[in-house]
Amino acid sequence: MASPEERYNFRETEAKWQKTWASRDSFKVEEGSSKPKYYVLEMFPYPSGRLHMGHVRNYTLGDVVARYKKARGFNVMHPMGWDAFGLPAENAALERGVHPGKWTRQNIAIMREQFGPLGLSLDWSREITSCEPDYYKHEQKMFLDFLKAGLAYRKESWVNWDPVEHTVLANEQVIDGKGWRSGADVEQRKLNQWNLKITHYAEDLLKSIEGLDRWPDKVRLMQHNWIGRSEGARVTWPLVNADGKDRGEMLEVFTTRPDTLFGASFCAISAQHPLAATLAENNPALADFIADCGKSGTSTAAIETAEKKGFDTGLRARHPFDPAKTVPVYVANFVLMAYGSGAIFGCPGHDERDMEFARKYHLPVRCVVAPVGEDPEAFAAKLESGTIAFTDDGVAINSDFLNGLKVDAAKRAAVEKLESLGLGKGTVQYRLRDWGVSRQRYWGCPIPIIHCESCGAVPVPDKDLPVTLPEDVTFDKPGNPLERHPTWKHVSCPACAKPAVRETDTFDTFFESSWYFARFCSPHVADRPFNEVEAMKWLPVDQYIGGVEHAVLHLLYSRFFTRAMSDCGYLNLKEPFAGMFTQGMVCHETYRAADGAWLEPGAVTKHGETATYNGQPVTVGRSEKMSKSKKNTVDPQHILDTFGADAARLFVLSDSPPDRDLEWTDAGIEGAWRYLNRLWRLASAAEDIPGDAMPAVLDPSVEPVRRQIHRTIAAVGEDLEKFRFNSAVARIRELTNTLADMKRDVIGGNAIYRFGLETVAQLINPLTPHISEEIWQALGNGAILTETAWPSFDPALLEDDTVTIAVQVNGKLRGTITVAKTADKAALETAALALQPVQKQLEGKAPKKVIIVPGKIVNIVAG
RNA sequence: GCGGGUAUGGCGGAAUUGGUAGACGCGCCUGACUCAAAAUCAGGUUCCUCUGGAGUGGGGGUUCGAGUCCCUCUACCCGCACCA
Repeated sequence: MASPEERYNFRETEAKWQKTWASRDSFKVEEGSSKPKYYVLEMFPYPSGRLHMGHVRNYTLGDVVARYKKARGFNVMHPMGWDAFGLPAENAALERGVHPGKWTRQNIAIMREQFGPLGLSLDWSREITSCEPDYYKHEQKMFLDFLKAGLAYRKESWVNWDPVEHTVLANEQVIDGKGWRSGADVEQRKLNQWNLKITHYAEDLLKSIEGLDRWPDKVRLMQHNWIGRSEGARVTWPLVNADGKDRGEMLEVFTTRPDTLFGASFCAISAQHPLAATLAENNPALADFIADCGKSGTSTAAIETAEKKGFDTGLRARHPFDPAKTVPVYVANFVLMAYGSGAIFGCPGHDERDMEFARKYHLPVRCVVAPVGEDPEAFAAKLESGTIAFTDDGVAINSDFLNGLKVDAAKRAAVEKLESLGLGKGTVQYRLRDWGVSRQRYWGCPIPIIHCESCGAVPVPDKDLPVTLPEDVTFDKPGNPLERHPTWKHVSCPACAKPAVRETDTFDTFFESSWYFARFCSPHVADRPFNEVEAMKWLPVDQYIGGVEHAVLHLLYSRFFTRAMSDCGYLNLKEPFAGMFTQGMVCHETYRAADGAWLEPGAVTKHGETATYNGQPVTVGRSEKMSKSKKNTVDPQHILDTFGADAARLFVLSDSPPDRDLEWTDAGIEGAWRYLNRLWRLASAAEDIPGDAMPAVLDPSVEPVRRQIHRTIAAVGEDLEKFRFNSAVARIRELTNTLADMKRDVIGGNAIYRFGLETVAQLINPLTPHISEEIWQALGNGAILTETAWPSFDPALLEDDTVTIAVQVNGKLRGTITVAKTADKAALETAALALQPVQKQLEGKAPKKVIIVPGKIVNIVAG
């Protein structure tokens, strides 16, 4: 080993151990092992070609778990792959003329290289790449099975259409009603889209959240709200023409407040409701109104400020409980087609939106619920003349047979009545909608369908799978290149052999990530997506780790897929992820020049609180998530080159708890680097110490060190189990400090020092695997630390024989006493009262009361 | 608007079931070594009117005792967003 003066050579050491692990296949799953399994998975990355700090944090967290569980005797599976379909590849093609496939595969090669130096305990033999036919062919088959099982269907649905890019945009790609790339006004278009019936499992997906006890509460709540279950009723209103004659049609509305039906003063339908379209055919003003609604639609900010607008159709709806009464039917911009039946009844007295609408269009406001304990007439008078709806619980009034019932009872009674009249039915409505998976893109998995004029949408026969993407495509024009490919889409119908065309849409890229965790269990089987026995052996994932940005969509889609795959016979499982952890973002200060331009951290010179750039003052902004657009990124490559993987890993694990945001600082990474060097020096000093046998009796100065070592083993184990990596680092550093300060030239000194350093190496191994291997080896251990069992502790050595107890007077600390752990209450009281400051506080008077909690505290209540 | 979360030194953050607030680290200060610097080592570092007092976003409460429990207010962050 090197002399103490020499700094730790991370370059040599890290490369050496990475090579050693690779040559020994240290991280390959042990086939046929009798050990219990443990599946650790981090969300697989999109191969952007650039490793960023978010990756470093994500994969380091997973690696700590994987290495720790391995040491704890588990047969660990820790695989890696590439979420390789997606829009950036097409953007690269547009901007630089590179083929998306070539670009993606190059990026994968680059990123695989970048992952190497991090020293991750990955089983690369299981690597999967989602853009390759050997992966996506299975999801084509799966989709056809879903179709057979009624879990996939084709439907016309409204989408955000960018007329310049010729493509559908996701809601988040529409900014202020304009396409994020083109800046063109986004249109609402009706397109034929393939959908997956996630709503089929709405109830089960909701109920099962309860059982996901190793998921963050936050994520469970978000999924709960996203599914959005509400109980209510569907109510049918017979429609009446303007001339008063029955139209012979029914309008179905959904409501959660059937108890307020007697307060109805209008009905409203969505601009996209079929009835609206019918009526607009010979009503140009209505047609214009509907067109207007389509424009302002989607952007979130626009919705917030949008004014409620309605168009009176002239039709009227007959009240289900009172055939003599009719209310006007409006087309309204605030009614959503995608929720319920796309139509509502308005009760302004007890719904804020309805109130706003009623006041604008001078519709009557009728109070039908009054709070308990208030005078109904006075309350009604106030409500009916005001602008604030009453939405809380109360008692029904002005409501015929419902009068006197509280809201819940009135709801039940109203539903019962509706059902007996045949004009409604109690139902459960979910906010969750089916998942539209069609994308007008090239770089995605082709949807295996052929459209035939006589046979309709025909599944591609199994023998013709996979439908592979053609490589010879051009990106010189906007739109989907598959659409204009000269030959690819022209095929003959599998059913009738007439000329037909392929579906040119591809799957949403969330499709690939919805089942990859299962593919990892048997990544090389060719005839099926995965081997069921292997999948059932490894799933569910024991610990899944990723960003909170996927708290809803990806995790919900995966839960759906697992159920759908089970129903189609692929496996027998509901929940794919038993444990979930969402990590925080990696942040950095932001810098702007006088002209407002963002500046890179490297370009800025800091002077304490202030900073300059080329001598000009710089505005130091708050810390934000590292992003290219704000230029506040730090290149992991540079950090790895300068300080090595262990220092980078240690830093991202120190200080901040992993679920919180991490502030990247130069000082922080330097601190981690300093610690590793210090540890290295301490270990170098131990190298010359003979491996003394542990004496039976230790010097009194050394005995507490032994106990601290045992305590640290216990504490770090618990910290790692509970994702308190920052706390584990603190415990290990504490022990390191003790070892650096301890006396070694006493009985047992050398033995304990060695024991301490070996323990530190073992405990820190999951966090900084390279330096710990090196220290372990230097201390004369033959075996590879990565393949060595976690240290155990002696419970008898966790506590000292004496304990220091706080002594308070009136709840304020006045001193401490150190006593034997076995000391009784009387002894504690005597010792406490003997303290000088305590006597001073008491001023000679006897204490009024003394509270004694042995092992914890003595509190003296003075008179 | 609805739902959820957070608030502790100059900074990141620790604190079992209510029981010595500020572990560990960063930064800073002093000293040693050095021609000097870096690195390293030793010591210090919540604040103040300092034999004492105050202190965990503000105010109130429960308790012998509150960062921790209850009420209330404020600020910030996240999710959803006309879901009837």
